[in-house]
Amino acid sequence: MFDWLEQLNEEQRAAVTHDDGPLRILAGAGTGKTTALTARVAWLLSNGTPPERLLLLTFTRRAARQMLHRTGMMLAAQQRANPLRQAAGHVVGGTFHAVAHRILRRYAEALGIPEGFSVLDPADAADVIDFVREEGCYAQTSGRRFPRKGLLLEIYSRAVNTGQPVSSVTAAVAPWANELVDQIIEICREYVTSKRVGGMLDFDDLLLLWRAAVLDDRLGPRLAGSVDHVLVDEYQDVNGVQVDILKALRKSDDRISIVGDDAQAVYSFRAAEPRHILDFDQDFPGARTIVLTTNYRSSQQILDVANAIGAEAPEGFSAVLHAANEQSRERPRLVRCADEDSQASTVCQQVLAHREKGTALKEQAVLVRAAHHSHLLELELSRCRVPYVKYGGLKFIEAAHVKDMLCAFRLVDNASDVLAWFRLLQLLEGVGPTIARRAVAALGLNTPDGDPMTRGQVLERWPSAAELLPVSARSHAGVLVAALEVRDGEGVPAHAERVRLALTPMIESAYPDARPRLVDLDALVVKAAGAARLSDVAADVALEPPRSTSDLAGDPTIDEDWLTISTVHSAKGLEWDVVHVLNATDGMMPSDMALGSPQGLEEERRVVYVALTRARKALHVYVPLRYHHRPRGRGDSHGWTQPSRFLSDDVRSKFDEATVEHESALHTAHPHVSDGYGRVDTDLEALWS
DNA sequence: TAATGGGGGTTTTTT
DNA sequence: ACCCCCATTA
Repeated sequence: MFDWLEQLNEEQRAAVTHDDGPLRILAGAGTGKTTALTARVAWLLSNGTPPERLLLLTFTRRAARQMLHRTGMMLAAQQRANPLRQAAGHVVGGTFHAVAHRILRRYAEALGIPEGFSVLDPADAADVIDFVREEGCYAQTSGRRFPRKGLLLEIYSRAVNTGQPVSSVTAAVAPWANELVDQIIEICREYVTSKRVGGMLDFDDLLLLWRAAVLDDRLGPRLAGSVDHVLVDEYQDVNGVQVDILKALRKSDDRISIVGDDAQAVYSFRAAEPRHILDFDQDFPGARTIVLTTNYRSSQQILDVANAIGAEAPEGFSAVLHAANEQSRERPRLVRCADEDSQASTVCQQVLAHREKGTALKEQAVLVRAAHHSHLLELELSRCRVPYVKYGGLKFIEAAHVKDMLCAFRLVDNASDVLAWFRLLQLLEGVGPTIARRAVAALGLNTPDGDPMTRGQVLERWPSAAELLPVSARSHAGVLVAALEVRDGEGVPAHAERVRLALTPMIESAYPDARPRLVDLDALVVKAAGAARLSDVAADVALEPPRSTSDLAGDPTIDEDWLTISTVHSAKGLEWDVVHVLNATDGMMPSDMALGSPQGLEEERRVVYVALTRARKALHVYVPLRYHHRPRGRGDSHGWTQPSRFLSDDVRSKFDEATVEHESALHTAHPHVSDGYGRVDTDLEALWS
């Protein structure tokens, strides 16, 4: 027996050493779900499964990396006693989308997809929809409020992922647009055509085409046959398309292991359905289910809070969590603050206090429902010189110049990419939407059969497109187009550098603050060093957006200590000694955006549950009692908040409660304390002198 | 036709 | 606070 196997409990060991056939591990928060799946990978490897015949699907790349790292450690420990040659690093793994992308690149030809296809991130996809929307003049002719690109994409994507018709999705998501459903459907159709013609795939296409590939009579068996075991993490967050893929992959070989927890399903907005984990034994007949209930993460006091919140769900949560750890002396704290300013300074002080008591910043996290909820705290942390890294905002790829560069990369492999042309041409001085549109039309990307054109065909027409541009713009454009051409014997990094050089003057003239932007272009050239082709760089950045700007520039502060700020969604699967949960008020947590339906409210409850169960030793929940309508506005327009509806009397009884008085006399903590005369006196005092 | 400035509507979570 | 749309100006 291996050491690491000895350290598992009975259920975990049963799960890890389960022999063949479908396996479902239902694992509550902190019950060693990752440990079990990791150990199972190690177990399979040590039993002789070649690493490349394992397919490990995780929710984030971060989780995949963590899992492979831990697997590697287990195998290394075992190798000391009994040398084996496997390396965990070769396990095929990643998110569904990333794996789909890899497969589609490899089998593009067999699937009839252009080999240099572009991957559209959601913002790109929305831009393509907008292009279609503008072209058809829908907004003008309808004469009324018309859904905008973001909403149109949401409707399209939901329909695709749930298999529901656009009409019912529209009725559910945007009932006010019900009468426009015919136009919406038309836009969806044209969107699909545009993508086809331009050789562009959006995130949904990656899954749809992977599904098509595994369902294909010729390709399917080949794909399925190359995998011995499929392992899936966070199964409560899969959607119907993903389940289809798994079923097709395991049609004639039922070795699949999944882990998940329906109490932590928080991705219904992405068409995930917790029903799939409950129906696993129907989708994969003969499945064995193992339930992990012992929590190794949190103190019982913290679990009491989480259990109390779960108990109030209409149907309850299936698992009640029990702590295996010895009790911490600290009860969870519910801290009422005067307002968000006060909350920010209190959190900052608490973080520092814990640090003084010996909990490094890296062992602490601040969790928020929405990325912008941490804004004031970030200011305060900067003021107090507390370093932090924020996860959950998608800043970097949204930066315009980054998209510009990625579009150029895409054009190198896919000259038909309409969106990339449209975007890059508008960087030129004197070129706006109209001219760009005409020039793109002159490239004649629309072929009769609807397939993308080759680079040669497109570039042949470039001169006629260039004629439509203002004379002053032609030289920059010409340089860029020349840089797109592939030279024999030139490596990908050198080509990336050539593209950067061509793009630099365009960026300089298009953006007033060009200098810091050019640094990011360098970072993208560096990223190109390891890529097989330039469009892969664009796809990688889209599929795995750097969570923070520091991500892309490597990690210079690796030895330093920093605090984590994260959305609850991005914090899933992670844990810290000390967790601070911000804005536990009605409207923020639960988000009032979600209150339209009972299911929405229940999902919010699970979000809170996920947040609370991230904490190992100490948990602080903050409730600002009032908030400013306009952030930082001197106008002092504010409203009173309600504490989150999840903080019932029963839940509150598990907390130590505290109220923080604000240090400033301008912000009184309690509604009934009024010091009107005092203020008037102070104000007047100034006049008497 | 492109660039620019003001006003109105919207405002979650992520692959 | 931000994005989008529109009217105005160059």
